[in-house]
Amino acid sequence: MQSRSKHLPADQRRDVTVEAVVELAAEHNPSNITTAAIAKHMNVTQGALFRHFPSKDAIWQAVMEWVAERLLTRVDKAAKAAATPLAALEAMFLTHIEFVSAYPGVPRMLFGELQHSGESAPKRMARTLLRRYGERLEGWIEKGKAAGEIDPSVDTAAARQLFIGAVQGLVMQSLIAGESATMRDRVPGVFAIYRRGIEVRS
Amino acid sequence: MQSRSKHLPADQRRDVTVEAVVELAAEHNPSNITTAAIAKHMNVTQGALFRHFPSKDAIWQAVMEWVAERLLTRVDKAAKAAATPLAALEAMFLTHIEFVSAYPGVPRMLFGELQHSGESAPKRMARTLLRRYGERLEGWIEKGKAAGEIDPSVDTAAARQLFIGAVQGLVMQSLIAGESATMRDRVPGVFAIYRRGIEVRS
DNA sequence: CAAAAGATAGTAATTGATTACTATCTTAGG
DNA sequence: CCTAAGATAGTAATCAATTACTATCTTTTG
Repeated sequence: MQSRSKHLPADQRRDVTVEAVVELAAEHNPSNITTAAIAKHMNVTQGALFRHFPSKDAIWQAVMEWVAERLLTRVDKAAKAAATPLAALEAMFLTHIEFVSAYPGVPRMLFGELQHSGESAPKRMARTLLRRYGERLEGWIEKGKAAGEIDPSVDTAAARQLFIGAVQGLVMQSLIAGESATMRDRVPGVFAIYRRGIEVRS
Repeated sequence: MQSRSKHLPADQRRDVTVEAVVELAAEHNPSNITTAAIAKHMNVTQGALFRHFPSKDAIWQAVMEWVAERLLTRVDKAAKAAATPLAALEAMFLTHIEFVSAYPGVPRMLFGELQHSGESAPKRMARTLLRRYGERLEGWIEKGKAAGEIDPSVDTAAARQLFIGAVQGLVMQSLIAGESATMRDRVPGVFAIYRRGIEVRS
């Protein structure tokens, strides 16, 4: 029984910190999340954060690592369980939406990092995540063409980009509406159009 | 001849300020654009800005007004000149991409404003712009259905959202690549899939 | 029609608040 | 009992906003 213990081992404290940032990003502009706000949200003083992270940038780096690992693991698992390539794409789509529904701060952080000028570790991580995600998408699209599910005349790179854009569009809508419930309701309709756009015509 | 005059009429100075912000947003995270940076970019002192705007928020409000007016005017004009509803959608798509190509800071500002928690005048303006844009889209989609160009089974709201997402996806890609040239090259491929997704099957 | 008077626009310096980060002291817990 | 984790109390830098003052344009009037 050490549940309410104030002192945590360093690695646990780092995990808690990352979670705090993810939670805060759900409601605040990532650029405006201060170390003081992070510390307050996890019931620790601001200075304590710097016992476990050398800089604020290092915190963001850890957060981006967390996001990349979780998101890719989930969509990979979902895609693998699907029967066909097109079903894998749909599974990735649904899983991705589920993920950003559970962690509404994630797309905001991703987009926020990409917006920064210059180079930084978190920005590199965000870019790497999107590249790896795109590679998976293109893989399934090519498999779909080989399987005769996806029209071979479809531009693979364009299909990848529209897929990501479709998710983005849903996220943006929920940013405006302020609720993720409506986002999930709209998923089938959006994916139906996307599917129609790439699948072979019977 | 008063071209290099340091003193500008208030309305002209406000216009110059808005242009400065738009230009700065092309290269910097909107959240990190300071009043000092704006002032420096237009060769005035920081305090001078507050002679023409009551607050920094008021500057952003003016910027969002500028964006809304310019973008909607352009896409409306392009859509009107098109021969059919589907052609109007394509014209809007191309015009929108041209616009964000010319002003790369615009989508960053829009997204940045929407990310802010709470209510603010600039955020309301961003939301209004997106609503009005969406209304136009849905109008053309419905017209397309009536004209027999667009499949009546297509979910209009979903089609609107995917349209905006398609633009978003292209913009995000250019944020990663850091150049807008590649974005324009990818436009035809992306719109082709979208078009396929909504048009009636022959 | 020019010079005084007033209005408008901009400067330079400063404010209090907030930021990331740090130095030093305290305490929990194996 | 000693060391890792946290508290306390700072720092220097940066931010939006304001101040007192100056420069420049515009209008009025003798």
